[in-house]
Amino acid sequence: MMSKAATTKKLILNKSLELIYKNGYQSTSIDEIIATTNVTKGAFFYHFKSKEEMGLAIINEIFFPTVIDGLVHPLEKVDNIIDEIYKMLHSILFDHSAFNIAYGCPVVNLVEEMSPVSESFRKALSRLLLRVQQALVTALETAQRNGQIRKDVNCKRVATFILSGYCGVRNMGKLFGKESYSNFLREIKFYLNQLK
Amino acid sequence: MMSKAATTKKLILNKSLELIYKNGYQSTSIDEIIATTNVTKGAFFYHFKSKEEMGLAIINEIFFPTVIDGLVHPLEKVDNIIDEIYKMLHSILFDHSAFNIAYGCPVVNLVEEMSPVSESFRKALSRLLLRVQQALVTALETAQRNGQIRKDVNCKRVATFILSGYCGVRNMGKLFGKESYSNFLREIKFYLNQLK
DNA sequence: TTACAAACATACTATTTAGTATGTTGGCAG
DNA sequence: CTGCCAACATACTAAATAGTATGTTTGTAA
Repeated sequence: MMSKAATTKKLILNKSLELIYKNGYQSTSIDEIIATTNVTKGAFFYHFKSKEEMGLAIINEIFFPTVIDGLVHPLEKVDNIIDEIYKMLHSILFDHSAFNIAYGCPVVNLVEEMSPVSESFRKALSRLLLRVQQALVTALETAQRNGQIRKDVNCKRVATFILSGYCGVRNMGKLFGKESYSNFLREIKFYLNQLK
Repeated sequence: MMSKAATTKKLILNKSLELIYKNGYQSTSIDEIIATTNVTKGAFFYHFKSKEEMGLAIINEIFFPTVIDGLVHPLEKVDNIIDEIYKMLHSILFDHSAFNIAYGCPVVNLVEEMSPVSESFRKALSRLLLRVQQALVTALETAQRNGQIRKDVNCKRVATFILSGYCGVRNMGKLFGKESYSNFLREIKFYLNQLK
């Protein structure tokens, strides 16, 4: 059972994330957050000493666990990595109901918006993305040792490439919708199969 | 020779773009723009009836010509498309001195930030990106007719994939710097060569 | 030259912003 | 029970914000 205070904090974080997902971090005001949560300003600033602290809490307390559970762990024990990466991309692009194509991916959005203007955000987000990249690299290297991937493949480069594609297609989707996603998926599948 | 008024307008647009590139559109205030340009508020609102109109003018009067001249036209008459696309990506990522890795690409940034929150921006930006995509598709199709690309390649999908990769690596670069760019370039080269 | 509109300048406003100061309440250790 | 502090609530502030109202200047057509 979660304490009342912890519940309030979670409520603030979740609603804030929702608003930030739709409007961006800098355009989401604390007044708007407290209005939609029915939490008072006093409560907000009791839990977070500043807006920035709240933003960083979203990264560390929501993004991190979600990404670790949803991407990093699933990549750890899998026998057919190539197929699994494709499936994961497909599933994250199409199946996740929390996502809205028009709004893209909350993590990617925050990288875009905040990493150039705040070193704290950049560091927190780069830790997160590094974690995902590392998980991909490790998985690919294992597959390489098992002979599922050619020996001359540079796993780190492949990981960067996959991540880039994912970030980018979230952007394209904002303009052109689902079609971007399926086009991307078809080509990444082709690319991934060439690694075998 | 440009009229004085046209010069002022250009000055506003160029400086605004600079500020938006660094801080984002919504976080760039008109007060900041007129401070750094030494243009008065009266002049600003004489040339643009609102901040949004100025933002759209950046897309239509700066992005469009730049992209048409720098990407669309170069793609029109070229004999080795695969190599040319790679060279263009390399050059746009590494050679262009107006770009700063930490800030990404101004067009991509604006897509990320504004297309979810403003239909006018979304439309203007989607026209722009569609133009680039179409140029890629046409070039690829020509190459396909000339036998430089396999017949079973879906040119539109490839174009989407390349664009996605570009958008995405601009994002990755914000976190990890140049290394993302070179990693991306190596893999896209591999991908492109598989189309032959 | 002079009229007059285009091109700018200045001063203002209503709202929104993050953050603060100063309260009040509710639960539970002693 | 009671004192005390975590957990909230309310009222405020100074700065920033997009935009407006009302000017003045400047080029140029007649």
